Amino acid sequence: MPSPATSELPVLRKVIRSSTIDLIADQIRNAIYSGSLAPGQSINEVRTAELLVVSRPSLREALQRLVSEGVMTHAPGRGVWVKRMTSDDIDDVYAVREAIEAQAVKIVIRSGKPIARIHQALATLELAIEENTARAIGDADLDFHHSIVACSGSVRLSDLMKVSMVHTRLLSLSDPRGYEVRCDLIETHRELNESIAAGNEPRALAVVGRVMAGAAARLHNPLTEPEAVIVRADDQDKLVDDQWSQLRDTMRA
Amino acid sequence: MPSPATSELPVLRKVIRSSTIDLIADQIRNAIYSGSLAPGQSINEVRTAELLVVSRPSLREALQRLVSEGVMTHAPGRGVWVKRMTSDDIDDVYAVREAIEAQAVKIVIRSGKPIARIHQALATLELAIEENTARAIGDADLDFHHSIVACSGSVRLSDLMKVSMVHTRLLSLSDPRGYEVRCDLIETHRELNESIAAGNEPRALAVVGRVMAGAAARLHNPLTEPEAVIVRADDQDKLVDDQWSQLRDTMRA
DNA sequence: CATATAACGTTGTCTGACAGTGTGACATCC
DNA sequence: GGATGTCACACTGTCAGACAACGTTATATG
Repeated sequence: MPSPATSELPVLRKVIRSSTIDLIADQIRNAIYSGSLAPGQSINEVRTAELLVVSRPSLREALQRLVSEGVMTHAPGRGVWVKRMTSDDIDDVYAVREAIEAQAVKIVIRSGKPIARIHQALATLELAIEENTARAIGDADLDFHHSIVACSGSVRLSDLMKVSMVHTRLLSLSDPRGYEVRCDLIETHRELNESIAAGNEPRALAVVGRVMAGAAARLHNPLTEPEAVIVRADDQDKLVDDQWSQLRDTMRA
Repeated sequence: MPSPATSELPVLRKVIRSSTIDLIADQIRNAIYSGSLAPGQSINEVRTAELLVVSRPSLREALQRLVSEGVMTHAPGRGVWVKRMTSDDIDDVYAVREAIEAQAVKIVIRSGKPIARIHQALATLELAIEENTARAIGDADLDFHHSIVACSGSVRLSDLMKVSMVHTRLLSLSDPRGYEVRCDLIETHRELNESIAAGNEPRALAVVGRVMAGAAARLHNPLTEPEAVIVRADDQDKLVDDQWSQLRDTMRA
C-alpha cells in the first residue's frame, strides 16, 4: 500500500508525452539514418501522410523540423526531399563534428565524469568490426562518438551530435560509390578512449582532429585507401523497413 | 539592350524565394531576439496567425522550426511558448558557443581567410560602447562573435552560431534582474581580434575560453561585478515593434 | 530539333470543424 | 481553511476538403 504522504511518494518520474510531430519526425529521421530513405528522395506529402496515417498538415509540421535540422531540403513549389550532400558538405560537417566532440572531450576530462558508456561503446564497436558488416560498423562508430558527447552531460551538445550523426550518415549515403566503412578505424578509437581515460587532454584533442581530418580526406579521395580495409554495404545489409520501402516504391524518381 | 547569349548574361544571382514559413519564423525569431517577445510568453495560435495575416497551419509549421532550434518550447495540449532559460542552461549554452567559436577561430587562423569583417564588427562594438545603450552593446557584442564564425566560411557553424546568439540573448532576457550588459568586455574582444590577426592560435583559443567562462560566471553570480560597468536596458531601449507589443497585450499571462 | 502549348500532378495555403485537453472559477466537503 | 470535486470556457491537436499557383512532363507545332 503506497504511502499517502505527498513528500514520501515513491520515485516517480515526470511523464513525458511526445507529440505526434515528434514521432513523425523521428520515424522519417530514422528511415533516413537507416538508409531506407535515400538522399535526393523526395517526399510526396499525400502518399506519405497516408502511409503514416496522419494528416497532411501534421506531416508538414514534422517536415519543417527536419528541414531546420538540415536533414531535408525545401524549395518553394517543389516540396521537400532528403538532403543530398555534395563534396562541399564534407569539410563542413566534419568541422562541426570536431567542434562538438573536441568540446565534449574537454568537458569530460576536466569534469572527471564517469566514462563507462564510452568503454562500452568501444566494446560494441570491436564486436561490430569482427562481425564485419558495414551497417553495424557504421552504427557502432557513430555511437562511440556520440557516447563521448553524451558523457559530457551537455544536452545541447548531445542534441547537436545526434543531428551531426545523421549528417555524417548522409555524407556516406550520398557518396556515388555507395555506403562504405573502413574497419581500420578501431586503432584511433582505442587511442581516443585511452586518452580520455588517462585525462590526457592535448592527446585526446589531437586524436579527435586526426579522426575528423582522416574521415573527411577519405570521403574526398576514395583511392588512397587499400581495398582490404573497406567494408561495403550490400543491399541486404540495410535495415529494411517494409513501410518505407513501400513508400520509396510509390514515390516519384 | 541585354545580350541574348545565355553565357554572356550580366552578373545575376540565383533568385532565392524564401518560403512563407521562413518569413514567419524569421519574424518571430527577431521578435524574441529584440525582446518584443519575452521568455515564457506563450503563443496564441489564432490571434498570432491573425496578426501575421497567415493561416493557423502555416504559423504552426513555422513554430516547429523554432521548437527544433530550441528557441521555443512545446508541450502537447499546452502549445508553444518562448523558452525560459534557467541557470542550468547557462553553462550549456556557453559550452556550445565555445565549441563553435573555438573551431571557427582555428579555421580562420589556419586558412588565413580575410578577417576584415571581424575588424569592422569590433569597430562597431567600440562605437556602441561609447553610445552606452544596453541593446546596442548587446547586439554589437554578439555580432562580433558571429563575424568570427562567418569568416570561417562554414555555413553550418554560422547557422549554429545564429541559433546560439538567440540562446544567449534568451539567457540575458530570462535573468530576473532584467537585460544587462557589461561595457568592460571590449578589452578581451580587442585581444581576441589581435590574436586572430596575428595568427596566434593558442592565445586566441585561450581568450575564447576566458570570454565564455567569464560570461557564464557573471550570469551565475551577479554580485561579483562592480555596478559601474553595467549597462541596464530600460524599457524604451528595446526595439519596440507595434505589431508584437499588440500581440503581447492580447496574449494570456 | 528547338520551342510553344496543354494536361497533369503537387505543393502552398486557407477555411472550417470538432474532439481532447488544460485552466481557472466556483461550489463542496472534511 | 485547505483540499477536493465540478463545470464552463479557451485553446490546442488533428483532420477533411478545397482551390489557386506552380512545376513537370508529354504533346503538338514551327
